[in-house]
Formats: sequence, C-alpha cells, structure tokens
Amino acid sequence: MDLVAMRCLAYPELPDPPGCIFPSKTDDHQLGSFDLLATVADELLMEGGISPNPVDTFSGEEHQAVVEDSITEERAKDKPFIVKPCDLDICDQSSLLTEQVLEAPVSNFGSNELTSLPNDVCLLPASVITSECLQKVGSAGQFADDECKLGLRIITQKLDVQSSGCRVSTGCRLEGESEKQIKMESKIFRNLSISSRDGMCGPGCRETWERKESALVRSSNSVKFPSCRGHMSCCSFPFNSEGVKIVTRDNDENSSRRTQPRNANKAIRSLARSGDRRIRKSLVSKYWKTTTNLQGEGYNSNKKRCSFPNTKNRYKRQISQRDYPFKKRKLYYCSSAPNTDVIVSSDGICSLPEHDSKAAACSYGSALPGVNAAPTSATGECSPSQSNSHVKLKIKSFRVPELFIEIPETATVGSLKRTVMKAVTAILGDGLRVGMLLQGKKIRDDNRTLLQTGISHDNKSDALGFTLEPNHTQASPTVCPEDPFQLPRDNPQPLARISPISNAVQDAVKQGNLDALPDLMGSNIRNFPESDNDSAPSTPDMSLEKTPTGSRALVAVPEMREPLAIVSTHKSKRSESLQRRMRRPFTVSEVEALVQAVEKLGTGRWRDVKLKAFDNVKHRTYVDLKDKWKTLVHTARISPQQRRGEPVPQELLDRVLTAHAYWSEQQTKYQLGSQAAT
DNA sequence: CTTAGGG
DNA sequence: CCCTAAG
Repeated sequence: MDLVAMRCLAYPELPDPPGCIFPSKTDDHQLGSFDLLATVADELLMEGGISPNPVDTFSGEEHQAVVEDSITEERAKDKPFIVKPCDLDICDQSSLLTEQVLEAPVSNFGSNELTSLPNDVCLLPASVITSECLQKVGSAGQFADDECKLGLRIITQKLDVQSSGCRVSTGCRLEGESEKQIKMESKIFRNLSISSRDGMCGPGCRETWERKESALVRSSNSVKFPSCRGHMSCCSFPFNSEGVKIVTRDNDENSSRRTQPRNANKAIRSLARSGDRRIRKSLVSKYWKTTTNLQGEGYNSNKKRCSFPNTKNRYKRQISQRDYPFKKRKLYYCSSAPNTDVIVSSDGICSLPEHDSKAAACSYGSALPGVNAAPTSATGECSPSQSNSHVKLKIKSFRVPELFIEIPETATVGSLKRTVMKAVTAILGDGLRVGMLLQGKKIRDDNRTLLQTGISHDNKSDALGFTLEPNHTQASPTVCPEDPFQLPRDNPQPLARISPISNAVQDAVKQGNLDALPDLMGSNIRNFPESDNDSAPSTPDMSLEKTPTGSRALVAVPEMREPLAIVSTHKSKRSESLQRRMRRPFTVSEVEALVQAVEKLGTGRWRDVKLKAFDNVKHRTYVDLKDKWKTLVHTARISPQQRRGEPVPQELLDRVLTAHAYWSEQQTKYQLGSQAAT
C-alpha cells in the first residue's frame, strides 16, 4: 500500500486531509514510508527539543539491538507499512480522559525474541509512554525537567528488502515547550499511526516489548481498538476502513495552557468547530421537529433558524465528519502522584508501569484531573519515601452511563450500533473531564494528595470511581446561541463512570464505535428526542402526539449516582428519534379502512381521514395516510408482478383507482369552479 | 398544524 | 418514511 493509498484510506473523502503531514505525491510506498518517517524525524529534530540521536534518546542498548535486527530481510518482507488511523474504542474515550492519543498499535511489537522488532512504525500515545521512557528522555538531557509531558516515539523500519531498515525514535515535549514542538506533536499525532496491516500482536508480545522497551505498551491489546471499519460514511471522525483515527478534543481546562497549533491546525480546528455546529444545528432541527410534534408550540418561531433540509443535513453531517477536529492529546492519565503511572492499555485499562523511576514519576506533571492531586512538587522532586507507596489503578473501561436508546426490535444491529455511536459521540463531542469518586463521593479538591484524599496503595480499587463529565461547565451561548441543547449543558454531569469492571459497557461502546459515527456531534445524549418507537400499534405513542411531554424527549442527564445500563434497548418512553421511524407496512385491513375513508372523505382531507379511520392508531399520521394513499394509487397502476410486500387485494386497489379518479375529478371541478368564480 | 409533493 | 414549502 502506498502512501497515497494510505492517505486515502485514512481520509477517504478528503482530498487533502488536514494535518496530513505527508505529501500525497509520493508514489513509492516504500519510499513514502521512509519519507514519512524521515519527515517526522526531521521535523522533530528541527523543531528542537529532540535528540539528534533518536535511538539514544529513548532507549538504550536494547533498542540498538533491536534496531540492528530490524534490518533483517526477513522482517522486511513481513508486512508493508500502512498508515492507518487509530482505532477508536473505549480506550479512546479513556484517551479523552487521559488525553493521550494515538494508539498505535503496535502490531508485531515484539515477538518474543529480541530480534523481533517493531515491525511497524508506532506512534505511541503519551499515555503509553512509561516513566522509564521519560526517564530516558530526561537522561538524554532533552526533557530533564518535570515539564515533560509527552513522549513521542516512532519506530520503524523500512520494509524494503533491499534497503536497510529505518528507524526513528524521538520524543517531544508537550507542555511547557515551544509552540513549534507542540505543533509538531499535534501534527504527528494527528497524522501518524502506522501499524502493520494485520494488527496487533498477540498477548505474548507485549511482555517482551515491555521488558525490552521500557514498557512502552502495556499490552498489545491495549492498543487494539475496535475500529469503525467500513463505516466511514457514518463516522464522525476521519475513519477509514482500516481503522479509526482517533480524535479528541482538547480539554478546555488544559488546552489553554498549551500553545496554539499552527495555522493549519487552527484552520482545521475551526473547520471542525463549524462542523460541530452544523451537526448541532441539524440536531437541533430534528430536535425541534420532534419537539414540535410533542408540544406543538414554538415550532414556527424556531424551525426557521434551526431547520435544515434533511438531505442537506446528511450532507453536512458527512462534511462535518470529515471536518472533525483533530486534536492534540494531552497526557493525562499519568498521575503525578508519587510513582503512579497509569498507562492506558488495550482494554482501556490503566495500568501502572512496573518500574517507576523517580525521574519519570516526577516528569509526569499533574495529569489526571481527578487523580492528580499528587504534589509532585513543582520541582518535580519525589521524595524517596514516597516512592514506595504506589496507588495502583486499573481502569478496565470507561463507562458511559445513562445512554438511553430506544430502538425497534426490527432495527438492524447496524443501526443499533450506529445509535450507540451517536450517543457516545454526542458525549465525546464536547470533550470530557474526569471526575473522581471515592466511596461514591465526589472528590473535588484536586490539590490534595491521594493520600490526603484517602486513596492509598492498599485501597480497594473498587472504592475508586472515575467519571466522565461534560467538558463545558457553562453553556456558552456565544458558541451556539440557538442551540436548544445548551440548556442541558449547564450542569455538567457525569456521563460515564469508570469502574474497574464494566465490560458490558465497554462492549457496548465498542460496538458503537465499530459501526459508525454518525453525526450527533456536539449534542448530548439527553438530546435524543423521542422517536417513534417500535411499540406495537397498541402501545400509545405518547411522545408523538398528544402527550406534551416533550420534555421527556430530552433525556435528562441521569444522576451521577448510578451509571446504569448503557444501552437500554427497550422502549423507555424517552428515547431518541434521531432515527427514522420504524417501518410499519400497512396491513390489508388498514388499507381497507383507508380506502373506505378516502372514498367517503376524498383525497384532500387527510386529517379527517386520520380522525375517521385511524384516530386511535397513533403511529399513523395523516401524512402517513396520505403517503399510503399515494403508494396505493401507484400500486394499483402497476402490474401485480411489480408489486411488493403484502399483496393488497385487487378489489381494494380497484376501489383506490376509482376513488382516486373520482376525487381527482372533484378537485378539478372545484378548482375550475373557484377559478370561474374569480 | 395541514396539505401537497418531491425524495 | 422523511422533509418541506405553502397555506
């Protein structure tokens, strides 16, 4: 696969993907891979802060050895490089939290022998860079201070048999560094993720890698994220069939501290923003639509500014998806707590590096908002005494609570996944913050140490909970004044809770991710307006017509208390309606009733028809009846062979034609009459 | 909100 | 079925 292809892969619809540092003009993939790396390396080097000797920078001899091996032909033939967007999965969410990013899965990251080299270029998320790495970096003199927040490592080898391997290893500092560097970082993050085509390495690999590579990656699995394969069109992020590019938004709390990205980045960002807005608007539109149905008021006044043609919406969604902002990730989950390094691993787990080095620990500035507390002292000094007590945190997955999803039983699995994705995306859209719960109580003071807070190494991890909260604390009218959703934003509530064990959630989310990322960005879960649900005709569709419970449409943000089930596939009255109503073919008896009513009332009084024949059938609106009549007429006119679905008795169809002809004539007469009158 | 139509 | 423009 050549680079161009890669590009396309990553950004199928973008001629020139934002942030793509690699020129598309490259034809030769081998070269391209090389160039790509070289480019990265050069840029990094150029932008300063990076050791001219990448190899040394990161790891020691082990590395060297690896390098050597990496050049072996055998390896070389192995697999071609492919740039692939990172997969998105629960872990990514964690990344939101942890702000790391890239998860480049390190496929082949290590086989069991020393010789096994990373066959791929791996861009490791800050989160996977362990203390040892940092230490090394620090020792290299590049990031000796505690400001080093991020480490970047790129390792690769040229696969071309004829050429020698190529390997780039580098690091850069995120915070406290020059703008350039940061930009670079962001660029890289946004653009690079190269892994071998076949994915992750087996479980066995990681230990090796860890051992050898300073525990760069906790587990291969960890880097493995379910991707959005094949659902590009639905993704909100630039995904491709190969994987998903993970994009996270800046955590507002921290973004301010960072320097601004380059212009390009800015552009992208703004683009993204607008995209969000667009999406939001579309949502709004839908929302209003629904609301209108429910409440019947405020429709006119709002629909104009909020509504968009559906088709356009779709289009916009796509656009916005493509535009979705690439964000720099911040290093988060590395708690500054004494020697507590949390690494996000494959299953979205945060694990601790086996070896914490004092330096490393210190170098990780405060990170996790909830966990930070660790007074690593500004100096970055860690008292030796402290280094013995480690708080070990293992976050298997992040839970997204209170995701109410109502979906017809007849809906496809795919649609369910998409729906889940919508919800998840909605949450992620605005970014998240981390909240922490200890024994169910929220820990608010970020400045206290873990110890002071009551979190000690012998703590039962279960006592600790993490939550994901909306990033915005305040609704910001300026951003989207007309956004009806801003209301809910006012009070941030935990959207998710990270609990040690929530595989179910993880799965759910993964599924969602797998499928596609629809639009919904920028909206919140609670925005799911009512949707017609699957409820059988017998079940009143309260939300649709009479019941002015529009408020319900807005799924209230749940109590932070209980995360609850993530996906309730059942009809919880308040559900969403961003989805198409379930298809409910008319039965013959319904057709019969319709025909009879129309025969009597004519074809221009659908409301009356509704009242007369379907008054008690909530899911049949007069528009539905009108549409049905339309199709009936059409059906009656085509040959029986062309008809589909449950066959309608010819007798009825005949009546349809008769009635249609009659009423058409009547209408014509009426119109002529009125014309004559005038 | 209803109608009428296009998609 | 959806979405709108008009009324």
